[in-house]
Amino acid sequence: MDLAEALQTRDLRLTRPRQLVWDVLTSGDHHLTAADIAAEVHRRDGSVNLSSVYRALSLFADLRLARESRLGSPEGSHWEAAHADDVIHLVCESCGEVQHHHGDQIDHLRSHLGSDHGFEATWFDVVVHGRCGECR
Amino acid sequence: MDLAEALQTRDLRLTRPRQLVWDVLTSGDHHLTAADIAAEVHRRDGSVNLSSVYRALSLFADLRLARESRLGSPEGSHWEAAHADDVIHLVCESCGEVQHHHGDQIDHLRSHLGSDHGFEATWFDVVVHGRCGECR
DNA sequence: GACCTTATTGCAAGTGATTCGCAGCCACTC
DNA sequence: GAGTGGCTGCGAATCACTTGCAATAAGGTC
Repeated sequence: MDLAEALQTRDLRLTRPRQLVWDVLTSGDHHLTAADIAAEVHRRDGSVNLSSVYRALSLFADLRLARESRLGSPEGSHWEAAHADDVIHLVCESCGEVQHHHGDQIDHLRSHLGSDHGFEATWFDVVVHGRCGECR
Repeated sequence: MDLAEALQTRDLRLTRPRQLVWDVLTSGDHHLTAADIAAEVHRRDGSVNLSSVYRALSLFADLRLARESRLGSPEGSHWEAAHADDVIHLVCESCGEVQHHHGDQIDHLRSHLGSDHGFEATWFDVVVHGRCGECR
């Protein structure tokens, strides 16, 4: 995933705030809140404004480079670099950990919805709450 | 689903605002926003305050009588009376319609996660965005 | 490198959904 | 019907996020 390229083909500019937000998004933890991202970006460069972080995030979302998911937590939404949409988020209610689960269930679901119900799925947001193996 | 009973067994009171919110939630459309509900409640009884609507909704959510789902729309979250959790929300990006899809995929997923991955699922929030049969 | 165009930013004020504190009210019990 | 404490209405507060605007700086052109 090359940020510079993705931007340049659309006459968008690769700026410092965008680069920093992208760095934070692609390195380290998944599922950061906008505030987390802003804090980390600000730590790396104190001159970057909160608005720019929000603007970068929603730009990345438009370009399908990043993805916003509401995991049901009270504090705002969580962000992660884009990944295939056949991913299930497993949210542990005990330790708060969010796992990604890859499987073919989503594909089954997609074809089932398409062929049996005429619904053409674009993207999936599957969140399962429960207790993870560690916490049971 | 008897509201009075659910409340009384927990030493909670059946008040007019709660009754009205419940009426709106169980009659007519699904997936109302808090604002929709507040508006309808207010139409039926102008003396009911917005805060009370929010308080009733979150109480019902605690009691598992109602359910909040974030369907990805910019205006706040959507509410519906509780239903079995094996429901998939199909959100049409064209007409905005939200359909419920009942199927056994959720059950398959639950047992798959449990037996193969040690994840004990409590509840599911499955939202699929796409185009419905009408809009294709 | 200097210059130019205009996308992008920082700032500060604004928005809109939701929450909270508190004094008064009323649902339910005895 | 009196008491009590759970609830409500109200208004102010919060919180995540957005926006308007003048200043700034990418990235192309010469």
